[in-house]
Amino acid sequence: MSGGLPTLEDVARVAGVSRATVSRVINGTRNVDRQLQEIVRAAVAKTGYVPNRAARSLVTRRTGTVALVVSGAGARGSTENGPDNGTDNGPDNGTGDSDAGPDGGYAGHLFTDPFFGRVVAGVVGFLRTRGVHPVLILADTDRARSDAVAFLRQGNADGALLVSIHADDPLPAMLTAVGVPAVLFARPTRPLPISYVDLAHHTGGRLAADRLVARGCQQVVAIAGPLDVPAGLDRLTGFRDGMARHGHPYVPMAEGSFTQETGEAAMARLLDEHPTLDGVFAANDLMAQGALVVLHENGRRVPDDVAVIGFDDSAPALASRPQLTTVRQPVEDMAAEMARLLLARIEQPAQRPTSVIFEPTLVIRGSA
Amino acid sequence: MSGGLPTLEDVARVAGVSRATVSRVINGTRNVDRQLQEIVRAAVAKTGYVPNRAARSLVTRRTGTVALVVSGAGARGSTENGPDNGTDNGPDNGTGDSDAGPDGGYAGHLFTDPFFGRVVAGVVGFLRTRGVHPVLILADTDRARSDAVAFLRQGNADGALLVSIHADDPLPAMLTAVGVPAVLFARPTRPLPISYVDLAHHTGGRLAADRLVARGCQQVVAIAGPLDVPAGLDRLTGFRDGMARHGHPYVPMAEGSFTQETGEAAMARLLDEHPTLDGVFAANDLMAQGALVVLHENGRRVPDDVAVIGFDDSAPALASRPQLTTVRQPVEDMAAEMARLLLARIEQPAQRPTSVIFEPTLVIRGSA
DNA sequence: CTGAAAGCGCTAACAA
DNA sequence: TTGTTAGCGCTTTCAG
Repeated sequence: MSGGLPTLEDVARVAGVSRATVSRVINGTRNVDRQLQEIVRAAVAKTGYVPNRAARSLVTRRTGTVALVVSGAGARGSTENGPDNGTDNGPDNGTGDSDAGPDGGYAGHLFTDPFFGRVVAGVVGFLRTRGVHPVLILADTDRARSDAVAFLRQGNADGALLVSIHADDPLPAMLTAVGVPAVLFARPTRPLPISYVDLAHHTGGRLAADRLVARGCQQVVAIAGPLDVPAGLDRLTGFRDGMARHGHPYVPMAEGSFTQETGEAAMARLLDEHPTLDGVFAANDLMAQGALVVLHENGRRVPDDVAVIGFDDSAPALASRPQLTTVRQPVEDMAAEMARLLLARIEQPAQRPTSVIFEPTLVIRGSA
Repeated sequence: MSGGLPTLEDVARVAGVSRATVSRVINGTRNVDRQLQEIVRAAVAKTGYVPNRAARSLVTRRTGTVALVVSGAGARGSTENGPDNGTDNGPDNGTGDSDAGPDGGYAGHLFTDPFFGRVVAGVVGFLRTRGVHPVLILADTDRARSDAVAFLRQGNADGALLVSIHADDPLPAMLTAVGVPAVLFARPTRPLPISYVDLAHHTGGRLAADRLVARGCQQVVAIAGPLDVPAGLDRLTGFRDGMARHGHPYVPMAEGSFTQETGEAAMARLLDEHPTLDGVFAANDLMAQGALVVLHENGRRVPDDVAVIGFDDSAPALASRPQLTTVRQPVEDMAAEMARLLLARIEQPAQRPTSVIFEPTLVIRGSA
């Protein structure tokens, strides 16, 4: 205890045994005399010993942490408006030095996206019971991406949970190339020998179509997400397939980028082009929320005049009035499963990649 | 390169120098012949060498990561409604095993709080330029808290950024007790020799009062946050002081818990008790959003009939209609400063604790 | 300016 | 069952 923390050696001395025995007690505890175990534990308590993880990692080649990598820039499943846009009246910002990195805007407000919070909740919820901790990495530039790879290769984490933000993320390929265990949230754009979890987006779109038709909507429109990301495209095609199946081959569409703002713009345009519309499917809740606002401003009542269905079932779905009928994506469960897959893979690196596809469900509230 | 990664030894051999020289080049690079530097760098590139962090940490006693600890259970500055409440119609949840730990509900949806996202953004934004990564730790139970302390003591991270969620969090004291460098977001409830960043909440309340009075409001009410947390109390007293200073000694109040739901309830009650009210101050944006909903349902126009001011300037402020006039808390800047203080403290553990108080600003939008 | 050598604290054969 | 002994890969005196 002279300056530094007690070491195995110290504990061994106090307990009157060898380092190896103490080590055995602290870890597996297999094949150690009951009596000695007690003695060792007492010595551990007395000395206040905690194992030094660096030393342990050095020999076990395990860190007990995984990287949670948010990769790619721009929007994804949903991205809220940053809180510091539209600051019409900002005297002065206090004393803080706004050291926010190259993009200036504090990581593009990616982290305030409700989707991100749900992923974190799911990941942390699962990992904590395993004594594993996630280290957060933002890989939104080429530089950041290779830093992330280096980070993993240095053995700072045993594997990576990857949430890709945009269409062609090179990171999954980079990771598999260097043999880092990794699992993706959402299928990779290009086929890759890598595990992932995903949602049956197509089915989700169909659920929305079924609901709108069941309500008797005659003229429905769609506010799509970015069509270059699978989630955006699949939700739309699923919806269109569903409508077609019910005898509505044509569904007018406006593309948004998963933000409330673009949802508003899309709604305004659709309303202008199709004044008699009576049903709207938005590819995520944020855009649905935007649609609600515009509909309200135009004197349309929801759901009486126009029925609205969102996607995700995230916070905005409950914050809206009326609350959103929406296609639920069980993000927390998916994230937990992603973590489970990663831990399994770290345990058995040789095993083949796995994919787990979750089924969406329709959550009926007030808007449809 | 046989199975494992190349080591310093490998690089040294390729470069024809000693390990020590390679080490010098890779680190400080001081006092090494230019020529040799080149040679070594070439060897590094050729071998694809990356330093093993465990080995390095073992001797330097540094990890290059810090813990971002979210401590305490329940609500804080703001907590959105969980996305999976009110699921009226949930067929089945897919294939995932909902392994969410003891609380079942995936960490109490703490992570979907917009406040949390902003803290993360600020922290990551600052740390990334320093090559430091945050590891996320949820310390919402006594067990989790001592695990967190153990984690830090094991040398898994060089220090801790602590965001306390409720009033009497024992973690700050635990951390200082074992000598782990730490910085808090928000002043500790009990005086402690520990650094922190905070907002001048009182001033923020005053700004709101000034605005409401300037608009000519005659009967204002307050929707307070939990009064047992400093932020909740200070915002209210600041507001009341401000009103008193303008000749309004009495301000009716209803207490909420920083959620939209409690904001709605509080607004309903205040409206009932004071039908002629014409101004509302809510201690955060989420509650203000709730107030807006109730006001609207009761046929009051905002801001014509009733002016509403929120607090935080987080995402909901922009999502609301009208958008919220609100007291801005520069969370990202504050979080970045928190990270800066921590790094400084890690560098110089002997230095005295510091506190940095940020000034709030009024952001004027549509609601007041 | 460079190399040799001594550990950092731990785990894991290998003996006993 | 327990102890002894090598290292894991790196930094860092200390000589040269």
